[in-house]
Amino acid sequence: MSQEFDPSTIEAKWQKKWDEAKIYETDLKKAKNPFYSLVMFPYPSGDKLHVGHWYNFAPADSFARYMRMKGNDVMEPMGFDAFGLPAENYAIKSGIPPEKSTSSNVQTMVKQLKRMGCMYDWSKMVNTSSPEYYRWTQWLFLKMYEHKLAYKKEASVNFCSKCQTVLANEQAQDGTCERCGTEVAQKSLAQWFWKITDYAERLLQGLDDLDWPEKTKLMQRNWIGRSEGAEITFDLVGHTEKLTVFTTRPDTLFGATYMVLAPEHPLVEKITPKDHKGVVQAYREQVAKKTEMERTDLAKVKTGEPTGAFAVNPATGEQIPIWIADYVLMTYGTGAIMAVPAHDERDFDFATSHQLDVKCVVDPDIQTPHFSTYIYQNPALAKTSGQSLDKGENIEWNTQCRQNVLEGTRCWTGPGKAISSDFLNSMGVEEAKKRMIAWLEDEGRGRARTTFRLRDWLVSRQRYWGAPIPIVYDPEGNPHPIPEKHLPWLLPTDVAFKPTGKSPLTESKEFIERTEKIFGKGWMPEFDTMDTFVCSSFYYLMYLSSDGFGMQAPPFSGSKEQEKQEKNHPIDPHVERTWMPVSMYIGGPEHACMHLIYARFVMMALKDFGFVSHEEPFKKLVHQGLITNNGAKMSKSKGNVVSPDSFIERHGSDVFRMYLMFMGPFTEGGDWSDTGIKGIDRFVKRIYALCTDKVNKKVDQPNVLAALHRTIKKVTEDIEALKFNTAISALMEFLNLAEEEGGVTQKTAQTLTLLLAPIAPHLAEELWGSLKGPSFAKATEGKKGFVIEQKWPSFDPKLTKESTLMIAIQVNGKVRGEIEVAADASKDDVLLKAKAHPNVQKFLEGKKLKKEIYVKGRLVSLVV
RNA sequence: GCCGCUGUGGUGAAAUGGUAGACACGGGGGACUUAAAAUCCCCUGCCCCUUACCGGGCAUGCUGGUUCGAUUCCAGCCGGCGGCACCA
Repeated sequence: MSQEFDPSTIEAKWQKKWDEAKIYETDLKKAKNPFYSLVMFPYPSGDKLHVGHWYNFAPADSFARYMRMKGNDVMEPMGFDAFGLPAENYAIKSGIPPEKSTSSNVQTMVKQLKRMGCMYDWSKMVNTSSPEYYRWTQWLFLKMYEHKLAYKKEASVNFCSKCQTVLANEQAQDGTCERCGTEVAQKSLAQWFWKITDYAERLLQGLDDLDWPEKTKLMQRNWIGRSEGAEITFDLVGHTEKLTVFTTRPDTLFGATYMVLAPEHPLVEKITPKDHKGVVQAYREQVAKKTEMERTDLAKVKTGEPTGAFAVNPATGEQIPIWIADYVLMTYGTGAIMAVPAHDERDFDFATSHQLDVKCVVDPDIQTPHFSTYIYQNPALAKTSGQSLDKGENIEWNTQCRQNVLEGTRCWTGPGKAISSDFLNSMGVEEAKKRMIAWLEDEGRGRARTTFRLRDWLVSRQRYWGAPIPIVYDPEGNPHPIPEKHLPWLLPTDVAFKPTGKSPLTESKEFIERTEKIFGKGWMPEFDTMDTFVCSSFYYLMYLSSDGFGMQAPPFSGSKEQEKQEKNHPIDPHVERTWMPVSMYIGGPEHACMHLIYARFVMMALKDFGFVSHEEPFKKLVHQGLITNNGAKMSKSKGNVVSPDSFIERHGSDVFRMYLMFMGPFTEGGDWSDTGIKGIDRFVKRIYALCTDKVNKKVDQPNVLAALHRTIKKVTEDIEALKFNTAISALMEFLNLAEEEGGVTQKTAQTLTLLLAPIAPHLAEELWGSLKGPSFAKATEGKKGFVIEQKWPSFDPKLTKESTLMIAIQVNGKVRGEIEVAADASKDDVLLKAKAHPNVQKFLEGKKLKKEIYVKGRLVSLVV
């Protein structure tokens, strides 16, 4: 009877049987309790699957298996985010076309993924680089264009000279290229943008109802960066043009003592008088040469130059100088500010280093200690009471204020009342803001306005390996959308992969000939391709589109009209209503402000276009932890990528995935180490032995039965909370007990097998096969034979309780003894017994008992 | 600088107001074996008392607070990780 447990033959055997029985293929149209389990799809890299993938995918699969046993119709798809830079870079190096290397990587990874034994429904696999898929990426672009959410504009973009491509802000975050680390330069190009900013408010509001990690929601909120304030228009001295600024503190308008334009601001040219042109031009050139790094360095002294022009403060009527400085960004607000140095730290720094006026218009609250200190140490301010100070006093004042800053006290924020501000005087900040906005509106000099930090999504890429943008240009250069009947607008193949700084598609003769053939002589295609984040912004819908979408053509069905409809509508409305939003989405936190925001935007847009019924794509989101190696993120360049393959070969998929889950909490990750995998290996062998050789009991002892029910309870609760590590340790504890008892009943072994099914599917299937017995097999012939098709065991709360309990006894907070009592013993009995404990008596002797506490089933606490 | 998370044995960790260190790795000792591997049994936070038993003290980054009782709650500080970073 006793057999060697050999994972590789057992796992291969069941994978084959599962595959043949198609038990993991989901009929989307018949589902009653849909549960859509999704993991962020991988990039088909030449590095193949690494332990990080397993760490993400295996627990996701375990949870999905549990949900299926709980009676849900589970769909767990898998696919590939296949467009992107690495394949193209590899092509540049090796000359092997990206579609070749990608397809071979996909093949390898599919093989590896199948070896994991997850519930993937391979009939629904997608590959974003296949024409069947990118046809819809292009379709999405056309819909965006049709609804005026796609537009083209000349823009200064991040350009990496090494990769020869434009980068999104998110891909050039530290002023260096995300991929190669080269410093990012600025370059002006005509680019396609998607108007995600139109959805800023909805993207922000929608977060409130999502079951996502708070941390991720916070990151998105900050990324969207909503702020309320006002737009104020200033007249210019000697010019008809006006200067509009955005401020969150319109209440401080009386304290605006100068203005600042971003160096790139278009008005600079117009307003700078001749005698300042030289200096201004030199400054602008100097700024243009700076890298993003240098420009955003907070430690540096803020630089700037006066333009020589003046604006009129609409509140005071005073003429105030206009400066240019690179601490003002062209990309936020209006690219210009009114500077209120008394109440803004940055303006204060600038005013200090350029000897500009500081005028206090919010009286700091004297009740606040650090403000009062400041006030009394500055007789100059007390004396002038908010009046603009003359230069000599100003510097002294600034020095003192600077000192306050260094000591961590501030003089420009905090509660206070408006002073020296005419009609605002004595109002609080919030009241004064409202009053000032009302005044500006009455005067026609401004209005309330909300701005966002979120920028429009730059989707153009000057790369080869992406979905071509479905746009053609007439001989005059005007853009036209490519009619849907020409989709997929195929990516040409007659292209060499030498970076030239131009889009690689410009080299394709076929591409240009095709365009002229269809649209006419002199017509040119758009040579840019789309950002890969476009491909991944809707893939969760593509899994739901007609069976086999992506890898195979959609099946022919229904009337010609119907077929036409289906072809032009990627998502079956019924299926979408049933299956969206995704029930559980698992992936890394690094996508918080990229993929996870783009996908939400695209879903919202598709809803507005009428193609889907839901606004949010992912109802529940969980981030798995990061697995590092020697403390560093695994990457090919560091050469510290750990491959799971040798572990799978030696221990099998079950042991490896269980080991990853046992390492620690799923959301925390940790540093990779294989010490300890042995422990799981032993566990698997022991549980196999128990459930094959030691099913020798007729009845369960009460303590075993109680332990079993406690184990069911614990494993159920832990899996629901994604605490796989403690679920496994609960199973180990039960195993230890069962071995001590010398064996188990068939029923107990079956229950144990069911509990094991989500986390060690092959082992559980093998045990289930041997345990269910001949009569069971007959009853279930042809259906419900696999362990995954069984019902998840339930527990009896009455049975989880032991008949006797161990109660700890504390005297003054320290444990002095332990007694055994019946579970239903009364408080008085327990206290009496506790006080009689010899060691406890030692500590009670000669002392007065002040208080006695009994925590039921736990402990007795005596205070003397 | 701001925001968020985090700190427990030799190691991965458990316990989220109730006996700190479950479960596992590693280590030590023993059994089996010609031997090794595998397997099984015992011990394993630190210190003290004791021949042994029975005991006692200290311990969850640091300093305080709340509580009969704090790894858990509160305040301040220190270290690690992540995000944002001139957003007016």
